[in-house]
Amino acid sequence: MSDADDAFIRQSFDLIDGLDSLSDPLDVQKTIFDLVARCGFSYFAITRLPQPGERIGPNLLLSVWPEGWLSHYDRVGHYRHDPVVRHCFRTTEPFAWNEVPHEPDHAPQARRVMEEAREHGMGAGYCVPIHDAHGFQGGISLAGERIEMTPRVRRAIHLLGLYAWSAAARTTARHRKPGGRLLSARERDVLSFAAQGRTREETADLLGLSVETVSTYLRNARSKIGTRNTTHTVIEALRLREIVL
Amino acid sequence: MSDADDAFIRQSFDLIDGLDSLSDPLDVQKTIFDLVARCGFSYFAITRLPQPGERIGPNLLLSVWPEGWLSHYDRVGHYRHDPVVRHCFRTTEPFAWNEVPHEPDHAPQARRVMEEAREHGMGAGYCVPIHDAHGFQGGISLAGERIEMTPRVRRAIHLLGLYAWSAAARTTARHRKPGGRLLSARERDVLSFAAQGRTREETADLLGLSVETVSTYLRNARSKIGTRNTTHTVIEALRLREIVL
DNA sequence: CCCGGTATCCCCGAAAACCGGGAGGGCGGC
DNA sequence: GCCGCCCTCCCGGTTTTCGGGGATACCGGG
Repeated sequence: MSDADDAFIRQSFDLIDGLDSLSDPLDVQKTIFDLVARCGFSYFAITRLPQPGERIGPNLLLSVWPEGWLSHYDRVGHYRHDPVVRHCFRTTEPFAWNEVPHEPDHAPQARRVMEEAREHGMGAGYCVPIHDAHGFQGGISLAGERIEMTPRVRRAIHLLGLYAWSAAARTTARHRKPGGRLLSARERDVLSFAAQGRTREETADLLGLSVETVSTYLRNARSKIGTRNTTHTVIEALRLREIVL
Repeated sequence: MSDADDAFIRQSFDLIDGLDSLSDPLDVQKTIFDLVARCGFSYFAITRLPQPGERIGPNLLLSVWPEGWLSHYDRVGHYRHDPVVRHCFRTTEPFAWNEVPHEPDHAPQARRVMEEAREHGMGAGYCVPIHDAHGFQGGISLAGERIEMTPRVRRAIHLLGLYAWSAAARTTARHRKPGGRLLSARERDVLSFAAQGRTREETADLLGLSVETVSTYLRNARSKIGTRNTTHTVIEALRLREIVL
């Protein structure tokens, strides 16, 4: 309830109001970093959730991050064990790194991730998970040697993070695939029916095609996505947003 | 940037700070309603997303909502066409009802929903969609005859909505199903492998079972969920949160 | 003008999944 | 102690899917 808190909250709201007008991702980055730096953070990053097997690097939307940490993180494969990432799957509320509950299963690797982060100057951090209609999508990470925030400031950063994500996604949108759908319309059609448990024959009837055509679409979809059977293809197509529901 | 805005923002943050200490859902309801009433809203509701075929009624966590509207809404089946609900699937940012883009497909029914809402005293509204690691979960709706909010107030309500959701979910948690899983552990195991494209034989090897056993689990899962084949079962099990990823 | 992608159809043999039975043992509740 | 559920295995027959070959046609870009 201090004046400092109020000032920070006001600045956060002003920043959010201003984000809409920015079109250069670097402007977004600078604007946000300038503000969070004021509460003790030395680093920050806005990142998408990488696909399994993918690295974090190409999924960073914006970042001011310790030299070398990222490549090390990817090389060692920390991502799979990072307790902060794992916690993002479980919570929508922002959290400080040291508040993440321990998972006995991953304890040794998890501890290693956090220790190595500390060695890179990130002894403490704060993370705002981002979720949308399709689930966990990414997050905003803030880190530094030591951090202290009042609950009110944490809330302001929560809100800031949500809008920062939108702004980062919007301003870096040009990097995304152009119209780039992997599957054709028909392939998506048959997969949608498959997801409803339809056989090829039913799908053929419903779409007015021959069973062979439906089979061809399923086969092509399999080979495009690189999946093993229809079930696998449907799941992956869903993850890739090629089909919905 | 007005004083009124600042006051509202401060009150919102105070309210959020106070939510943690409430344990009675009615306290949460009253606390929030008192605040939103001050910016012209006569009604508000916090609701889970109903499963397909389910009604909204039992999914309301908290609500101050026009008499009769809810039962009418359920009876007529407005839910399927409600453009506000549909928009929640597409956006994470809060929005005013009149900002929802038109969907040509649903135009007649969608218009009807909005007109009937207006007749029930809800000529305008504001909605905060709630998404978690599993996607769109529900939302906070605010409504009244007419509303006007500055961007800053909208942001404050955004944040308020997120924490109100947590508080509502927490305080009404006792209503939820006790441990109620539909599938057995083994059934979930085999479905998880199926989702990765494994054949029954591979799954059997991986789990150290016979193919017949795996088949039995798949069969039982099918009959429990009421699905038509493995693909369908996996998709439904995913929707029912029986399996993840 | 050719190439790549899409949309549509065809065939066939092999592999996998599905169906509807059984069956035995364990474990927890009423 | 019985009933219900879970875990595990088995069988025989039917349906569906998979894999790998085809084919024809359209359409748009380099």
